[in-house]
Amino acid sequence: MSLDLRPSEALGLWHAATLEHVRVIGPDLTIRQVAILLHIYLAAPPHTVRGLAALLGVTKPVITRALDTMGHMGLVRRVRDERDRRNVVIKRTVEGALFVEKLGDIIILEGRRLAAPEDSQSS
Amino acid sequence: MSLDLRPSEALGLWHAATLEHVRVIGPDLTIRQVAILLHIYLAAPPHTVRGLAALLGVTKPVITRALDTMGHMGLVRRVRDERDRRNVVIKRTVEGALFVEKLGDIIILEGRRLAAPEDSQSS
DNA sequence: TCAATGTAATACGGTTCCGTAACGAATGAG
DNA sequence: CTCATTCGTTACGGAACCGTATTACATTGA
Repeated sequence: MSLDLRPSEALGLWHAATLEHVRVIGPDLTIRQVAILLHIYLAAPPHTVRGLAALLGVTKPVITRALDTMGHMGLVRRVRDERDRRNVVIKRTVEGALFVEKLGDIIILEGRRLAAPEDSQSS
Repeated sequence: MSLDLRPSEALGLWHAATLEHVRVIGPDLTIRQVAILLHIYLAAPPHTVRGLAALLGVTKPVITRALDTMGHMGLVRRVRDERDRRNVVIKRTVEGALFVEKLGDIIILEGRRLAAPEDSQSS
């Protein structure tokens, strides 16, 4: 499962899907938040603040703030680790899973639509 | 030129490339700014504030601010339209073209790397 | 000439994010 | 028990973004 994209395909896909993302989802998520959200939903748990900060190369408050925002949107959930109560484990939610699925649909749809670059107004 | 992605491919690519984007480029660009930038560099000119606002479904001040920020980074350039001096035409820059190219490289590289999800630390 | 329209920019109050620094809570070694 | 370490959060000042409303300028047409 390896994708061999040509430059026009890679950028064309990014172009179309990002536009659609802005139109459908709006400005609520930053690039960092998207990266964090996808990692939580696609990589194997457990996920901690410290681990996510190291993964993205950012400071811990960045993760804390992103979890605040996305938690408020219902996309993720914080649970205190009972084995080591200093840790917080980030859990998935049904709403977050639906969100990620929707994002995947946008990417797939825009990938299929790549042949017609001028038809980006429908739906 | 149409891409038929499976859900795991679409989200896996988004996951890897977004993570790498955050790591390499940092927090300077919002999703809206990325969408605007890619449209300027991939869609046929001319590009105007009004046109971009309609394309993304946002108000014109959003575009004005994004052009301020990206212009300050050297990624785009504003030129007054001499035929109708109410209009501003957004022009590409060498620095912006290099930036878009770099983003394309990230996407292509992460697409090729999709088979090994645990090896996202090199380069 | 002068009013009406169109375009982009600016002003405003509010919210969020940024990085650095400081902070409490929990753990574990001595 | 004491104290250094680790973890996540909060505080702070500064910057950017948000949407709405307003402004300045150019163009159009009566």
